[in-house]
Amino acid sequence: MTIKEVCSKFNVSPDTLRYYERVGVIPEVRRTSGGIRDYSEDDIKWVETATCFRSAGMPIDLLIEYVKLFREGDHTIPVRCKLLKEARERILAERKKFDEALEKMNYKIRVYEKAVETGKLEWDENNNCCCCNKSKTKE
Amino acid sequence: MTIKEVCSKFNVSPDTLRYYERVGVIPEVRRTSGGIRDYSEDDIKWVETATCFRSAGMPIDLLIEYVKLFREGDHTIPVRCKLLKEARERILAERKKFDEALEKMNYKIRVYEKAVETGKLEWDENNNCCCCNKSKTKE
DNA sequence: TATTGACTTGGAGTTAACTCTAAGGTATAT
DNA sequence: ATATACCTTAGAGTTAACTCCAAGTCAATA
Repeated sequence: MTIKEVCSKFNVSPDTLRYYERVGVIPEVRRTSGGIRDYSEDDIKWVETATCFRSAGMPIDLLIEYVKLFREGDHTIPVRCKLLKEARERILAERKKFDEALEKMNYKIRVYEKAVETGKLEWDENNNCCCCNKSKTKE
Repeated sequence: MTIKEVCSKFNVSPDTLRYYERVGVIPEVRRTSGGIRDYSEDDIKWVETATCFRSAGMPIDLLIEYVKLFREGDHTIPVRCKLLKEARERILAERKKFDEALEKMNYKIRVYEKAVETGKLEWDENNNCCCCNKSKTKE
């Protein structure tokens, strides 16, 4: 598979894929005799994992570390496992923050929608909000 | 409330708070006669919202836009509502990616843990994984 | 065979979001 | 009154993760 095909499959740029390979986010990709990248099944799976983990905010350092450990062989499995577990904890913590933000947003949207409907802004008594305290806008 | 207290309340640096104010992520903060920031209830709520939305990955531009609209008055409520709804969609999409990554991670961790236990690596038939195809490591 | 378009590398440039520095002002304890 | 710790601003510097560029190579087409 050419770099272009992999790019459109995972929606990343060729520069990004070459960068990932250069810094070690994915192992070296197979080449044609002419030196052009020809992604194997395995190469593609590495790209899939890398882009998936990246889009969940896993930093590049960790991915590089993971690939490094993988290349050292099966004796690094416990370390890899630990690395993944720590990454999982971080992502779970992140997701919690997302949920908090979503809750805040939902509340504001609900109040705003009602305001658009009824013409007046009404915040909950003990949940009034920085953007507009108790139906009275600042200034 | 002093900048320091606000910082420890929301776990951000003074530089960050001053930066937020400077670029308009939060409105101008009240000052003492000496020119030192003295955060009001409302100021603190803005900080809370800003840090909450930021930690869910909402970009600074949007927060600035939101504050700008807020300061223009109640007639911008429909626009603010639209802005928040779009932000919500983006965060929901992000969260979905998090969940995909978590699923991938959980699978790998499960296989690795079993490998540590039993001494051999076994990936699912049609779910084998770039890091180790079918219990055979590359290289 | 010549052109065209995509590929290669190494290295420089960009962007968002801070983070730090310098030079000085404020406030409280001795 | 002076030392100490914290505050102020304007502006420069940093970091992660790309993204772009120049100069050249490869591959398919006219």
